[in-house]
Amino acid sequence: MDLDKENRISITVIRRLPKYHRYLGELLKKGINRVSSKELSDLTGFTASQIRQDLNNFGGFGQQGYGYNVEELYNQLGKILGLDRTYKTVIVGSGNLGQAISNYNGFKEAGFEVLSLFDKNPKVIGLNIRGVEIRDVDELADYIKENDVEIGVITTPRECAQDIADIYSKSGIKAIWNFAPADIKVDEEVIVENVHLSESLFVLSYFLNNREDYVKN
Amino acid sequence: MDLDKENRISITVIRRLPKYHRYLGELLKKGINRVSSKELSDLTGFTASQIRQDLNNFGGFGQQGYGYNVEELYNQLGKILGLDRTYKTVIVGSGNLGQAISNYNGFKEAGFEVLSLFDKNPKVIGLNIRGVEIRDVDELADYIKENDVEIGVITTPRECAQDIADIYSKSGIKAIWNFAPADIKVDEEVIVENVHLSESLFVLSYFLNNREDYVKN
DNA sequence: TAGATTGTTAATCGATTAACAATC
DNA sequence: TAGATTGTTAATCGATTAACAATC
Repeated sequence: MDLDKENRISITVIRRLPKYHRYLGELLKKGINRVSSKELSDLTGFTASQIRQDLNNFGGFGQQGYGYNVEELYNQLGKILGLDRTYKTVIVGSGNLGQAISNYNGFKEAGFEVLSLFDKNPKVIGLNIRGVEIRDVDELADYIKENDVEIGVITTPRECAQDIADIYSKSGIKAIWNFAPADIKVDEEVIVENVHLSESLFVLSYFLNNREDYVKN
Repeated sequence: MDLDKENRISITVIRRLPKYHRYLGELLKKGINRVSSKELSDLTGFTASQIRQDLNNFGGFGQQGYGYNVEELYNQLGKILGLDRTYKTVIVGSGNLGQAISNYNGFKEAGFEVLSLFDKNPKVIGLNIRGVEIRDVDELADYIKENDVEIGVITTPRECAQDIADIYSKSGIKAIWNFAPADIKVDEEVIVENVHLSESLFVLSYFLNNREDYVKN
C-alpha cells in the first residue's frame, strides 16, 4: 500500500483553501471572532459538511457547540498555505501582465516579493517600474542563483515560455507561475501552476452559448 | 426526473475542452490532419478513455480504426466553445491588467473584441491605448446598451468590483469575466467566470511547502 | 442542563478508467 | 482481410453529502 497516496490531500480540497482563507480574513477585518461551518457555507457556497471535511484533513480546528475561532482558523489556513513566510520572486516578461503582477500590492502583502523583472527587449532593459528594475533576460540564471529566488513567473509570449522554463529549471527555481498559453515541461521537482486566461475566457464563451449547462459555483 | 440535469454536461468536461482545442490548433498548424485519442492523451495528459468520453458528449467525431480528423475536430470544438462568432466586450479598470487584456491579440483572434476601456480616474479618461479609448465609468451603462455589449471584464480593485457588477447586471450584459478578488453577486441570468489570481498563487505556495502532495496535471 | 455544532463514519453520487464489440 | 481505434457499457475509484454520536 502506498502510504503517500493514502495521506495525500486531494487537489480539489487544496483549491478550496484560499477561498476559506479569504472569507476568514474578511470576517477578521469585520471584528467577528466566531464562525460556524454553516455560516462559512453561506459565504463560500460550499456545503457545511464539505467545509468540516476539508478542514479536518489538517486538524480539528473547531469546537463542538461553538464553531471555529476566526482568527485561529485564519492563521492556521495561512500557515497551511505557506503564507507565514516570504518568497523571493522574479518575473520574466515585462509587458502589461508582468507589470500588473509586479505592481499588485496584494501579492506583496501575502509575502510574495518581486525582486526584479526581466525582458529581452533592449528598449525596456534598465527601466524602473515602481521600484522594480527590468533586467536583461541573459542575466536571469545568475540572478536566480545569487539571490536564492524561489518563484519564477512567466508572462512572456507563448513562443518564449519553454525557453524561460528551461532557464528556471536549470537555475534551481522551486516553482513556476505560468501565464503563457502553453504547457511547459520542467524537471520533476519543479512545481508548475498555470493560469491559462484563454481557457477561462473560452469556458465563459461556452456558457454564454449554452446557458442551460450553467450552474453557479 | 430532471431531464435538464440528466443532459447537462459537467463543468469538469467543459474545462477540458479549451485544452483539446488548443492542441488541435497546434497540430493543424503543423499540417497534421489525423490524430488518435492515444496521441491526444500524450499531448494533454488526460487518458485516451477520458478524451473519447468527453468528445462523445457532443457527438461522434471520430472514426473507428482511423481516429479523429484534426481540422474537423478543431472546428467542432471551436463551435462548441462559441468561437465561431465575435463578442463585443468592454473592460472596466484601465490599469496594467485591463490593458494587458485589451492589448492581447490572442483574444481578438478568438473573436473577443474590446470596444472600450472604462475608468473613474479623470487623469486617464480620454487616453487611447493602442486604438482603444478609455471612457468615464459614468458612461458605462449607456455605452453597453447602445453598443450591445455582451461581455464585461472587471479589472478594478476589489472594493469597486460589486458596484461594476451591478452596473453590468442592470445594463443587460450577458457575461462577466471577473479578475477582482471578490465573489460578485449578480442576477441569475448573468454568467460569471472568475479568475482569482491570488488563489492560484496560494495553491502554488501550498505545493511549495507540501511537495509530497504535488502531482503533475 | 439544554442547545449547538463539531468530527467522523457511512451512504450516495459522480467522474474516471477499463474493457471490448463495432466497424472503418 | 487484418489491424487499428472508436463509441459505449460496466467496473472502479474518489469526492460529496447525510447522519449522528461526541462534547463543548
